[in-house]
Parts: sequence; structure tokens; C-alpha cells
Amino acid sequence: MKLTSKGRYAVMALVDLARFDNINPVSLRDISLRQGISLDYLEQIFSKLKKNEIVKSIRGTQGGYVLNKNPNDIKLTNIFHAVDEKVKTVQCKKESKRGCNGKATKCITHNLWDELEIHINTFFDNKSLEDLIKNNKETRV
Amino acid sequence: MKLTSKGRYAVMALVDLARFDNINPVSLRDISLRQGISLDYLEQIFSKLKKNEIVKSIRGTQGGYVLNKNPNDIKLTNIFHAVDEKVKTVQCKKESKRGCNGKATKCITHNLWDELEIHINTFFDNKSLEDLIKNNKETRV
DNA sequence: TCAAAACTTGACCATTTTGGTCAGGTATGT
DNA sequence: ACATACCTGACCAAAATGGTCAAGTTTTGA
Repeated sequence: MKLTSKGRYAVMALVDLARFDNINPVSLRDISLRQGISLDYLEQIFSKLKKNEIVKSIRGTQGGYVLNKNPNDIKLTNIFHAVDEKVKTVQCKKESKRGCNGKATKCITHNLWDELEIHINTFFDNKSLEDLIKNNKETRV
Repeated sequence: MKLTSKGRYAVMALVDLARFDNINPVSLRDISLRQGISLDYLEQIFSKLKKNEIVKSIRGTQGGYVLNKNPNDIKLTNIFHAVDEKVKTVQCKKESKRGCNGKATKCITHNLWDELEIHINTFFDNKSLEDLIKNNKETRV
């Protein structure tokens, strides 16, 4: 059970972005240098963030990326969803409340995995980019 | 972020085992049939569960596996730990509170990942095999 | 006693996912 | 026109996943 680096990088990059956002567009090159993430890889990630309307792009010299929403309205859920970082505990479909592994009954631990998924997603739903920026400012000293 | 089938199977098998345990040792063959898990794979899993003293083995005809502890003392944490299903959110070492990616400072989202790990592990620490058996009995009707 | 049931061990392997790189673009400000 | 920065998609190596296969050893019941 681990977080992929795509999800982790996306959050790191957005926190970085949010800190400089209000002045100018932030170029991926800068984020790449500051966070130590490959520029090529960042481009893949931001392409998805853009499709999901989390950021806007500004082309040309002095261009870069800008947040497309209030940091308070960007939850971890949104970010992870954008880069296909999803929480998966079961293979059996949720909808089919019966018949998990081709069997007639629900698998005996089905409820458990559902609970777990909800538990994790709750965390993601409640945490916003705003929270992270605040927290970061405090810790920076 | 997903649960591996090794962890899932381990829990499923143990719940199954716990339900028949008090009468006789339960053979992997039976569990395999009931839960639809490959016998060979189950053997790998139970070998680890045994090393971690979660189950005991009884060889020979009519042999099988038996719980080695009270179901209430077997937490999900123990099971997952036994089969190497660990929660991993960061690569940077926890101990090195500074210098995450070869940088001088902690990575800006370090605290977040720590929080997340704790959040998930809390769930695992609190859930025991006993809870799952109860839950299962209730749902069976 | 001997065969069958069941545990034991470890090598092996195909497929998928991960975590990127590389090579080209295209748009735009100066 | 040129540098900067976004944009797109192909490609790839390595690791993890989810097993299978083979060859035992131990114990019991007939």
C-alpha cells in the first residue's frame, strides 16, 4: 500500500506553485529546480492538472502555470483524481453488492475494504491546498 | 495507492480460518476452495504468517493451521506486517528529519505524508480479527 | 507398513505498473 | 526572429505483482 510518486509530485508542485502564484505565472522549470523533479515528468503531470481545471497555462516568455481555483477549493482528492492516483482496496465491483469473485455471496471481508477506502478518502477530502500552504509557512520559521 | 492481493488474501484466509478454528485444524486446501485463492499462493502467505507467530501448523493427515493467538490480539497491523504489506507514503527516511531529496531542508509536504501514514495505520491498529468475525456473523444472517 | 493428506521450501516467470526519458513540436512576448 | 515555455506522444528499463511449478518432509489412518 503505497503512494505513487506521481501523486506525491503533483502535490509538491502545487504547493510550490501556490506560494509564488499571486505575483507571476510560475514556470515548470523553476518548480523542477526547486523541488528536484524532472522537467519532462512535470509536464506530464501538469498536462493532467490542466485537463482537470486545477491550473491554467500561460504560454510564451514569462509564461508558466497559475492556479485555476482558490487554494481552499483544491482538495487532495481533486489532485489525486487528476493524476490517476486512486485508492483501491478491492477488485470486486462496488455496485455488485453480491457475487464478488464469481461467487454467490459477498466476499467475507468486503465491508472491511469498503470501510478502509472511506477512511482514507475522508482524509483526502478534508485536506486542501490552503491547509498545506499554511502549515508550510508555520514550519518554515 | 492500492492494497496488494497478498494482504487482502491474508486477511480473508484468517477470517475463514478463525471461523472453523475451534473445532479442528483447517487445511489450506479447504480455505483455497472456499475463498477461491490458489493453494500454492496460500502456502506462501501462511509460511509468513507462521514465522510471525500468528498461526501454528499441524502436519500430517487431518492437519492444517490453527490460530496462535486470541482473535482479539491479532490486529490488521500484525497481519499486514507479516506479509510485507506496508504503508509507504514517502521515500525520504523518517529519521533524517532534514534533507529529504538530497536537499538541505525537509521537503515541503513531508508533514503531510507523515500524517497520512499515521491516519491509515491507526485504522489498521484498531481493527482486530475478532471485529471481523463478529461483523461477518452479523452480516451472514 | 504404506499411501495419502498436508505442510515446507525455493526457484521461476509472465504481466503490469512505475517512473521516468527523448524527440519533436507550437505559441508568444521582446 | 529568437528565446522561453508550454504541449504531445512515443518509448523504455526496472521493479513489483501475482502467481505457478517442482520437489521435498512429516504424520496419521487404514
